[in-house]
Amino acid sequence: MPVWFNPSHTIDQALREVAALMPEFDPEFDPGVRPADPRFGDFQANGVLSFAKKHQVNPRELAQSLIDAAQASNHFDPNMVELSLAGPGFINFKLSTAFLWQWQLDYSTKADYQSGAMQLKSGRKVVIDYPSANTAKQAHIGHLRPMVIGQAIARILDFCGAELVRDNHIGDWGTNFGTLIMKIKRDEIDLNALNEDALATLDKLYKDGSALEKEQPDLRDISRKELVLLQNGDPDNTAIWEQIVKISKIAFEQLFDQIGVEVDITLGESFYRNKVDRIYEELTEIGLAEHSDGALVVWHDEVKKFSRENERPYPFNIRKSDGASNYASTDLATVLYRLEKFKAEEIIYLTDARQQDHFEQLFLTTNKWFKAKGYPLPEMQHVFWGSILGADKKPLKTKSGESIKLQELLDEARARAYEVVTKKNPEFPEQERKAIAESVGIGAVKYADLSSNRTQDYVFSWERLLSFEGNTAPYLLYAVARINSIFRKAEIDPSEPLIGASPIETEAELALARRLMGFVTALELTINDLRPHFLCTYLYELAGTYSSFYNADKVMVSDEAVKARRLILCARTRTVMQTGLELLGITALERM
RNA sequence: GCUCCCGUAGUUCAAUGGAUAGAGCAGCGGUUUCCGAAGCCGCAAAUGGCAGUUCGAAUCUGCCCGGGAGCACCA
Repeated sequence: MPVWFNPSHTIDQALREVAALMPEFDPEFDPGVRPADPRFGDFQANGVLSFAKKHQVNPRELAQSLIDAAQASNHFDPNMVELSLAGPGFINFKLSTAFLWQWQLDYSTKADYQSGAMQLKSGRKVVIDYPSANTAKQAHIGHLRPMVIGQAIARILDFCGAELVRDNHIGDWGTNFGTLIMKIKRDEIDLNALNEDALATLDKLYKDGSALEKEQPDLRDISRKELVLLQNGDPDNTAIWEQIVKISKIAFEQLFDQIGVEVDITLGESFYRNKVDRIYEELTEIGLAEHSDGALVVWHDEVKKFSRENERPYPFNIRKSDGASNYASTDLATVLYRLEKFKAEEIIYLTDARQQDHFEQLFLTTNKWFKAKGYPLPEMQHVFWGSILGADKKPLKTKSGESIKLQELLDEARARAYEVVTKKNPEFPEQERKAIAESVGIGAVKYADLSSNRTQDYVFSWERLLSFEGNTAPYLLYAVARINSIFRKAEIDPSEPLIGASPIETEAELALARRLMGFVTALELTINDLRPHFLCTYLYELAGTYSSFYNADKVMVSDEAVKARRLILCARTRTVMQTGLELLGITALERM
């Protein structure tokens, strides 16, 4: 009989079943199972404490009776798990060595690990809205986090069984096109004549156009008219717009390839241009939308900050007073499309923290609207993040105060990593050093972005993120490279099964075996909060536990049975590390 | 005026309301005839302040202090 893949879940289920048969408990009882401090055991159940408090009974006595009933049931094999009472009423679960070892034997491949993870999001229809960059603007460092965080979240959701649609909801229909078209016409720019710097040129044209509008406010009216012309299907403006979008897409796809951003569909705001009328109609029909200063808006007076009673009223503006659609109109149309087209049960938006008000208004509006129309309401989540700061704790900029171009950042990462690799391993072929620099450099930038809690700002430091010490990509990659080195020297394929192993027994072996079991818990934490740093922390701890094991217990010993069991632990560590890194979008290396 | 994010060791980051708040760097001290020392082991060092909720608070609530951000016709 195989051992439990996810002991935390199994213990939780078993305790619920046991408690269901006991008069002391009721269906409200939540066992509260979670990984425990290793000093006390592998898992602990805290739920008895709050339950006992609520029902005015002695928590220790209640916990003891649950332990007794659990042990009397057939759920807990005493050879596999030991239950004990501790403190004010904790129940500790200590897995036996037999369990830990059997687990390593039963679950060995990526597919095995995934089969356990699939329960987490099985079949759930999820639309993830990322990276959703704007058109006609060069990508800068601000575009890094949506790409990196979004890509990791998407891969993890996919791994955990979600039916995922990665929707690149590009901003290709906004007010900036009015300015851009005005400037392009004014300067008589031929977009077809632009070369590979096309996007940089567009970027500059927009900036210059905006500056011009500030100097000559009457140009703003021209820009506005150009936008309305575009939105009404004017052929000239449409042709210009198509060129701009094309140039932008080509440039962004180059970045996506480098960063590992995967996209299933690209439906920009323009896609919804014919779908916004229905939004205006439905929201007006149900009495949600009303006119205000010529615009069509939705008020959420029950939320204080959006109330019209405020000194500065803050409605959700869904149609501008000139009749044009905006961010809100297209986002509302997009929600409806995702529901009707993809049957979305969950929608995840990735944008920076400054847009929280917009999404709060969007979610409130959708909630009321779908309720009134009887549409099923998808779960909607806004994943946001803090800024990337420089050493001075201010948003990272170039020395001259410009925002750092994303391409330049990536190139610098490669160059710095190449320098390190060449210094450490000058004998490696040039091509391999380049490949290593690619993985280490880009991986380090991504990992720096993923490894800290996304809602906080983080300080960007080349020195730290490329360091081989601490919670960095190079440290993790190094751990994998060392494992590969062992298999290379032993001339053993790490993916082949190993036979003749004796059961683990040393402290370092047991610690590593325990750590390996934590992968699914790390994925679960990551998915619950959509915070990839939980997975990063786990992989860092796994690499550390492996390094301790590596130092304490030599793998290539003469005792074949001991060697085999240690090689098994190495192979498992390698698989989990590689799988985890892949989910984060980092490529593990054979050597580095 | 109405809000949001954040405040943990000298520093950069962890801690799904749970037991003695964990790491990296920097500092100090060990460790290599042995699989990659880019490693490992150890020492020292922190929850902005005051109340409250709770059996239990870095975590939840309120107020205060400090940093950053937002407040309709940009996205």
